[in-house]
Amino acid sequence: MMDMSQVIVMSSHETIRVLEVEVDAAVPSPGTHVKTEAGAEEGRGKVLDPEVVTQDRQTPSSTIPTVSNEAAAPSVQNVAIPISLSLPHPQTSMPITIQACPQVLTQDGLATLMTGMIAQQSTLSQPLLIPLNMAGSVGGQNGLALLTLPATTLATLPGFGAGGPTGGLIKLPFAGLQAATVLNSVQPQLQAPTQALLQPQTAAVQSVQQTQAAPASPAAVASVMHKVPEPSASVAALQTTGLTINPAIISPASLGSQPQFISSLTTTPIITNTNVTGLTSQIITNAQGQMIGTLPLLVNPASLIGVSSTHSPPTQGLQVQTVTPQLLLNSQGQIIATIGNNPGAAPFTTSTSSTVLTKSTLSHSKVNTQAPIVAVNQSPVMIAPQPSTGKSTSSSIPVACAEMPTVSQLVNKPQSGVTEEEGINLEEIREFAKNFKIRRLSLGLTQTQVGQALTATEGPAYSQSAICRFEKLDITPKSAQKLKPVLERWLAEAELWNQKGQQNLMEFVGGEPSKKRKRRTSFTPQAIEVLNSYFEKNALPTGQEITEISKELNYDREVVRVWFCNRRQTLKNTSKINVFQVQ
Amino acid sequence: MMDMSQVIVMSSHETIRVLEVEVDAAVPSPGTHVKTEAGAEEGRGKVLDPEVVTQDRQTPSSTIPTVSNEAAAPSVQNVAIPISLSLPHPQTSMPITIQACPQVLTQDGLATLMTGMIAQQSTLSQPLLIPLNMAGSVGGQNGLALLTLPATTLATLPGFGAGGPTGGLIKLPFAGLQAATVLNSVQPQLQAPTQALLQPQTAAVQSVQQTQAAPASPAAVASVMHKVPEPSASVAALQTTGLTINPAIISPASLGSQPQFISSLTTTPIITNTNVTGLTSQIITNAQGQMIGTLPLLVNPASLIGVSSTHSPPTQGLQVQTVTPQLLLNSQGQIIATIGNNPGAAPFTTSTSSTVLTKSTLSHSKVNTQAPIVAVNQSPVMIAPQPSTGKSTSSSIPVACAEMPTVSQLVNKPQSGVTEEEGINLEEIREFAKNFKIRRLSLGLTQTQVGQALTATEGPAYSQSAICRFEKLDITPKSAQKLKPVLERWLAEAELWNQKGQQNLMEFVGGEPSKKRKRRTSFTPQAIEVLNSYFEKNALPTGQEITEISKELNYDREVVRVWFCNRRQTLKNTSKINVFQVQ
DNA sequence: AGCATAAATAATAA
DNA sequence: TTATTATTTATGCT
Repeated sequence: MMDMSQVIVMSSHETIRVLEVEVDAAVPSPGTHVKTEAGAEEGRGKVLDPEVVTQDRQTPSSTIPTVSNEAAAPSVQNVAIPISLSLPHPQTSMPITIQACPQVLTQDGLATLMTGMIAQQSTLSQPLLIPLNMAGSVGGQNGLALLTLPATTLATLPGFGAGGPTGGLIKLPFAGLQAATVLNSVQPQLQAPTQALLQPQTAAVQSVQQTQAAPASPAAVASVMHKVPEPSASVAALQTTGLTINPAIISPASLGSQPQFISSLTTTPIITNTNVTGLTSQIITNAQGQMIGTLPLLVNPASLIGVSSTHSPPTQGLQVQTVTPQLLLNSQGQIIATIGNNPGAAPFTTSTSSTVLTKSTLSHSKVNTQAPIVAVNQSPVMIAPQPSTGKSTSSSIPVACAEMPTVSQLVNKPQSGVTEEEGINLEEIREFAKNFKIRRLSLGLTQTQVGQALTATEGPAYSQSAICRFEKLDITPKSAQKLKPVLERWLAEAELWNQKGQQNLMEFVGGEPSKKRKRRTSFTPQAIEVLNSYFEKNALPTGQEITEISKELNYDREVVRVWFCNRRQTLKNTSKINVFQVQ
Repeated sequence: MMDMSQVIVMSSHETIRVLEVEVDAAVPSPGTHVKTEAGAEEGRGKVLDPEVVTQDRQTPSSTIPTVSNEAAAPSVQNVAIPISLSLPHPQTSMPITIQACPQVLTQDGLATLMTGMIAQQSTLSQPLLIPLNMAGSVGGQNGLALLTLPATTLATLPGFGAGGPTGGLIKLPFAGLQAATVLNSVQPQLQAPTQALLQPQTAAVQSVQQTQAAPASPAAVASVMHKVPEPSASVAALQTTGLTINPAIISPASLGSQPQFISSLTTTPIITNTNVTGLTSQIITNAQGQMIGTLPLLVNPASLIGVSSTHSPPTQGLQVQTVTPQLLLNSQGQIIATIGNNPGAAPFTTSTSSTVLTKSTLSHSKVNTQAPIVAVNQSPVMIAPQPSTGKSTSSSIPVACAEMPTVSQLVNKPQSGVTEEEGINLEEIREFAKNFKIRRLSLGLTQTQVGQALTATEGPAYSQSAICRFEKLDITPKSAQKLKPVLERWLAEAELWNQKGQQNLMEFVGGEPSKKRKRRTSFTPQAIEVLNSYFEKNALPTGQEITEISKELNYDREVVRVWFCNRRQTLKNTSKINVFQVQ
């Protein structure tokens, strides 16, 4: 593996120093537990009895046993990351080196940083995904080096037009949370060129905090930063060169009062080389998984291939892709940061969302009182900074609105800035909806589960359909605006539980644990014969009829119902196929 | 758990020194898991009639008692991230080195850094997607600056215990592909936003490459930037400090010769500020989605909260969380990078995979000839590096093996290191399977589509079932080992196409050369074209019209009717799409 | 090695 | 909101 080490450099003057950090993943752990679960899957499933079907619902948890903190959590990992300065060395497994240069930031450039990570993980069974969009990211390629994304890259996707930056999403899974950074750039050879891009402005970059702090700065960004004495989350300000924190993002965190971390930070960039598999940089996120900052990653030497092994001449031909990330999510699917998003729509930054989690959450989780939390208003910030890269708004669709336009219709409106409607930030909603889905999927939750859980905690009106429509934005802005905070809060809580372990999430959601997929029923030939005879007479039996049939055949009623559904489907497909063939 | 150490800081002037950070996650608690299982949700349940409740059937399932294990266990991870400056230390595995630049940090702030993570993973049963845990993240808040992660932060989340880090996963979606970096740091003010970020230090950071390549230059970081004349994507070279490129990763890119970006890069870190929503850093990935390098992110000032606003004294207590990401995916779900993966299993790094894409790909995509491509051999690198963190393996499930154990059974075996079986790296396969699913989903592809496409290009034997079983690892190691490279190559190509646009992806998937496309229930492109033309003329055809259209297209009348219904419904969405594209 | 189709999930029609 | 359909995933069989 790699080694990395070395690193580098700095320049200027001085020192550098550097360090090395080492991280190890090593791992500790004895314990590791891994869950296997092997077979599980099916296994338990059976439990359910037919009869009982109902299930009840969960009681309110009681369960929570334990939990103590982390404890519960399933997977644990230990990570050690020692960092040493000034020394180089080799390390074992994932060493990361970071260098900071003072000047750098300022002057030069900066720093960098890095990180290493370790992830962990867990079980989760389910899937998650984390899509980020990067949509806006880029504007075309522009300029500079850095972050430009080539339009083309994005362009290719249907959604994104060529020029446009669009973005795709990038997902980063992490075990814990962390941040990920995205970027793209390509680099051919690395030599001087880059510098140019980067450097110049030393001053230029400042951290948000600063900005905020000092209003004066045009930067405008005033971010807010104050610590909030809140319970859970702590936040840090970073000033890294490379790192930035998005206030907006933070907010969510505040919601729940989650504990997160945060701190002040400075910035020097560090570069690390993680070697490990490819790790590169990390993102710092708060408990919510929201990104607080990011660390730069280094490239893994080892990995480099073509490159010369050694120090060959500087550049090689690397290719980089452009990225246009949109969201950074943690493994839980929680969004950590938005990367190249559309200007207007910062995913989480909802302005509205409340910060408090629901009761249930609180009860369980431990709140950290100490950590300061910051409430952020994101939206404003997010949006402001970058004008849009051009991305938004130009759509052409004519929305045919009747009387109640849906959010999607409004959002898609052609002209530019249609981001506001009725005082509602449509872009924000759109982003949220997108992120919501991603996060939901990351948690491995179905629309149905979300709907049921919300119905249980928030009262009725949260059917699977409702969730589906929200995700599709097939609802009016007003409805969306109303639903958004509820969904946001609930999801954040679900994510917290999930972090403690899937089991916990399941308890939270439904109460029930894992329900396993029902075992596939095997119908006897006789039964099939009977079912088909009924189907021929009536492909769509009434509930009563289904019940009767199920009794007759002694199969579960649901099984019979599904049989009919599938049978109808099959018939339709069959016919359709024929059609196709014809064509 | 946690504590971490302090770290950092620096202040002003100079040096730094730094830190150690430790994070620990400590914790492991025993698991708690509770699974409940309650009943099933209600779901559809309602259905049941009073009458019939009965049920019957259930077949004996198997109950696999086994289960235990891990299941319960959540895995815990501990992460320690000590950072010391100047010192070497102890650490185990993943060392990270950081350099700081004196001044910079100093002054401001500094830097900080980071963390490392490792991720791991779990059992997953299934699908998973990318979970990362972060478990470890942090320890509490501690000290210093840098990277420490406060435990609390994490703790708050349900998952995380107070002390324990648990981990959630983080996912990062990006649109295109790209890389993401994660990191955290905070920055104080931003001013010149972007620029600042970027510029500075040139020297300081160096890229890995350089490191590798030219050791001599200290500055090293010369970044390169040149644009590439390529068509679509632009590439920039980075030299950022923060940026690094991973050769290995790159290779994939080469495959398809995608247009992406690329360029040489050097290393200086660049910081970009993406303004947009919160973007922070980016990762550079190759076409394959593998991470090539990363760019540092900046923190958004706004977000910072508690932290002092300005540059307060150098260090603050930053807290950093540890991250343990696993994969970086783009929005498409393409994996961009692996972050803290398990040692053994680097998602993508398959050793076997070939770099060349298939023909089809070539034809379509524009190849960038110019861009240098690197062929990398990934696997070796990936895997090798880290021994395992310990993660894996402890499961307890007794695998009941008959004669042909499946990969999942083997992987879940209790004892530790059961990563190898028959010379096959099970962990690697497990990781790949997990990532494959994620990437597939990110591309929006179904198992069926993958199976069909593979059948078309690779010959028979790639049914939906096969894909499903591969993902579930319900196959023998031998079979998995055989299938893996094929899937890997195909997916990489699909991702390349996707980068060019969804349309392209669809063509790739479905259309291709030989393929048969028959298919899935959908309408043929021709039929859709005709339907759309009718739709444009009249979105709400009469029954008569529907009948006529259905005859013309030779589709079932109902199918046509439904198509119109759906098309109307979807108009909104569609429009949305356009909007995006436009953007 | 896979087909056929049961079961599950998302999206729509009522 | 609920009922159904449309799609997708998973699995029994053999």
